[in-house]
Amino acid sequence: MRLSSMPIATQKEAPADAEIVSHQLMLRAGLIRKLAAGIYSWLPLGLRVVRKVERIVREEMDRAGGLEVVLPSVQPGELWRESGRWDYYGPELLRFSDRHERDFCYGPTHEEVITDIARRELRSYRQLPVTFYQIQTKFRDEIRPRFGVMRAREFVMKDAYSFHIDAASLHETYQVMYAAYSRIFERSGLHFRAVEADSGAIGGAVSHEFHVLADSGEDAIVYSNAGEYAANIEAAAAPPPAHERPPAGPAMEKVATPNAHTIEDVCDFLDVPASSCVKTLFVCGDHDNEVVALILRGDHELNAIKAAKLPGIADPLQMATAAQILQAAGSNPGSVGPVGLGCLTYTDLSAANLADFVCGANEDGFHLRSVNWVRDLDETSSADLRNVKKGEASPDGHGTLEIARGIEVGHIFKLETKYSDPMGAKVLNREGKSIAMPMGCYGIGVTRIVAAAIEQNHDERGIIWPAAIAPYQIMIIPINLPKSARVREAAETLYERLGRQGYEVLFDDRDARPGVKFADCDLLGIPVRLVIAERGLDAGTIEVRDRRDSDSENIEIDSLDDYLQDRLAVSE
RNA sequence: CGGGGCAUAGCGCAGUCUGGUAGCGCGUCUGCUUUGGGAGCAGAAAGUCGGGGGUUCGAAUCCCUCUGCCCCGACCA
Repeated sequence: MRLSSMPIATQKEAPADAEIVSHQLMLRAGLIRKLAAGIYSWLPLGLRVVRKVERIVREEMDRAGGLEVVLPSVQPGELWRESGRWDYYGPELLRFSDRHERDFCYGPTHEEVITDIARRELRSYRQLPVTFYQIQTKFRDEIRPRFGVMRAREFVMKDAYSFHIDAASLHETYQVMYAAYSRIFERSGLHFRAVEADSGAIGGAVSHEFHVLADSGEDAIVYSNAGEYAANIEAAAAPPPAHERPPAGPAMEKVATPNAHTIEDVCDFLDVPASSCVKTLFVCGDHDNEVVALILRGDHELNAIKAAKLPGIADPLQMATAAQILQAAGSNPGSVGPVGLGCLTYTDLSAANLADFVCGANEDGFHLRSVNWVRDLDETSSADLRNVKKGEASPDGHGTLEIARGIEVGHIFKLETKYSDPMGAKVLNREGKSIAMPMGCYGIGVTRIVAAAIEQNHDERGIIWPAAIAPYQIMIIPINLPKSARVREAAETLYERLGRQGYEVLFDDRDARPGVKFADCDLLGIPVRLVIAERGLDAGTIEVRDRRDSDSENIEIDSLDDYLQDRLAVSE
């Protein structure tokens, strides 16, 4: 492709609302343009990257035995009522009605549609297992779309669904998909980590997420510094207390704590560590205006996912209002505590193991110290309610936990019969009995991979594409093209030859100064830069530069083929 | 949804307080010049100042209203 005939609109300055580096670079390099909040157009260079990712995904899905389909993006609401998600999914589901006032939605995911296909098409265990996949546009009406295509409302996703006769078969395919996902991210040139995860709105029991490691990631992932363990912090089980609860000490006393409203204030005021305090959080219960109290140690963070799974607590988790708290505790937030509470209460395992702790007195401006379970208040139901912390023991018994940031680019689930059961997707088994098919579900954020790749591969000059997903592999930059017939001749010949050899080549034949071309080449992140100039022609060499390196080198023109083959080798 | 902020040329911004009919940098176009890291000179095009309403002789500027966008948001007990 000649740059003279491609309007690449590179920019020196990024739009002010682009926050993270991938978003800025995608705009500056002219890969995408925003149409509305969370809705983006893909320009030619950006689309080429998307297509490259799609190709890798498609090859690996095919290799894993998947069958490609395309399911409608507009789906009847009726189907969603059948699965129960018309009500459960919430405002993220973009709903509308047609001219007959029938409910429809734009698909945020496709379990309902594929399960409908399966119940119509699959009759016998002999047809199983089978895996369908598609690469298609989804729409999720996110509360806060941000970071460009990283968290967009409209995005391209690969979703796959497998159907089985039993759990063993599902497990087998799950493992195959796990391996396929690992290959996809490896081939895309990404540093990633597979972690145990919560399955969220899609449902099901077992799931793993694939995270691209990057500081800008929205998820916290925890992993053992010595063993294999890795999990999303949402799903990571906190280790139970290592020792028995210590015996109770001095009698409970009420102390005035004027103007101390936060754990930090109270700790400073009473000169105790946060780990000897408990905090009491109120969340909404299952029923109107009911609240549930959650007791955690002062130095621990609530894990909303864990809490929302407990009986009696609204899912998703919602904090109580100040008015509800006042009614339940008899005092304002800042002085509330578990002693004398009448509402349903859960205590985190670590908080339940404390003795002689400090908590709010349910009286404004007062706290209690030397509080002890059993002696001063009844024990409550206890559960794991908190996030794990860096340095805690890994659940697999090897090493301690580290915390890193990750961008979720893939997620695989064992759905079991969550959809096939209510929607009646059944087949006859070997015994002639009709059973609901266990299902698996496997998603990859195709467009998010593009952004994640940039987050992980860039420098101050621009993008550094992994070779496998670069929009073009090679940029040819001639020096003084307008004046030098030799340079023109050599550049044209090389451009023509490399194209014939199957390379994807950009030829910067614009009438621009070299500095402009170098800057654009760096910004666009083309893996190999070839400079054609008089001095190299005299010496019989060509100047090559790997985008990952800061310096170029001159190589014999004869060895160019070997260099390119080596540098641009793509695993298949 | 709550809180905060922004909206002026393709991009980045000034001008708003103190009303007088819109400017800077980058980019774009033309010409000359230049050609190894975003050159220089000369000229040019391009803006319903987010929409609507109001005040005023006069509104980007003041008032009301609507819309869009951005950021933050239970971890406090």
